[in-house]
Amino acid sequence: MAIKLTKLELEIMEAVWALRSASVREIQEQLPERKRPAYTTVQTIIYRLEEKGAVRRVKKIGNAHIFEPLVTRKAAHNRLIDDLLHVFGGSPRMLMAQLVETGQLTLEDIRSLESAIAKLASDGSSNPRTAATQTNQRRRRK
Amino acid sequence: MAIKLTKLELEIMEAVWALRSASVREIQEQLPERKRPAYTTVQTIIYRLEEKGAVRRVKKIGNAHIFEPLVTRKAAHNRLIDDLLHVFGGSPRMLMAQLVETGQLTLEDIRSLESAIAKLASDGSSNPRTAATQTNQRRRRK
DNA sequence: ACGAGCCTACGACGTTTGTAGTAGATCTGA
DNA sequence: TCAGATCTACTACAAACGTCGTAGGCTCGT
Repeated sequence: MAIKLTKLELEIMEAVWALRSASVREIQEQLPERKRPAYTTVQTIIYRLEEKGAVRRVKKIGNAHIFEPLVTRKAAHNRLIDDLLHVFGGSPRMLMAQLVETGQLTLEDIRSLESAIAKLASDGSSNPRTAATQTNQRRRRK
Repeated sequence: MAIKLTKLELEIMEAVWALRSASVREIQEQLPERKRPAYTTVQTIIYRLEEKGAVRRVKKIGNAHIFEPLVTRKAAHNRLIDDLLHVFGGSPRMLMAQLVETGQLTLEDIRSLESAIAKLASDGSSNPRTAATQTNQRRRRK
């Protein structure tokens, strides 16, 4: 089912994931100050996240509630990916293709990914054939 | 820039892209009947898309306006991708990694993509090293 | 014990999205 | 020619989102 999170909710979840467990105040302060909403805004979102089942209150310290995530970052991200893939017909191929086309994904990226998988797949056993383990740093497009 | 489209707007745009040029009625009928909103709902969205600059009226047939897209499908999709990538820190690597992890992207996918790129790169006869900025023109879909 | 402060619980409000009804203009086939 | 079919241009409205303010309850240092 994977809860659907809005952009703001996601940003706040990022703070929660980073802190593992935190009060509204801590969460607010964790947010990049450029886009840091008022304390009560964060509070409201946390409440909504609670209703959605994305976080829960675990205890209380002083008079402040401490929240912690109920959904993992990975699960949330996966939901985003699935939504996007759905637009691309369910398969990641078109997505990949476009990433390549716009230069956001290079041949090097693909190769290193491939060898990483190959390595993972052969799981410890010997077979470093597709090895070309390059440590390439990516460049950003204009 | 790249206009931001909501889910419904995107679905309607898909119809417009498919038809190239169409009336509200045609657009509505192009939508998969499972999720086909009322005629006026489609009309409302088209109007909003018009305000956003995603479509425009090109002419009139009978008493019906004929609309056509102003933004390409690719551009719109790209906007979606960029938004997603942003969540993943701007780089497609984490995205890829997760696709692989969930089995949505297989080693085969990657290999075939790789060779496809390799072919494209050499095809252009330029240097076969990095495919970062190819302005490749491709055939329009029908 | 008390007051400055921090927290919570709510309520509020403007926007955006999804969804659609209605009135009246326009077209078209018989 | 004219009545029904079709369109457009509006209007409406609820739910979701983003954003806060406020009232009043708890805490903690002094």
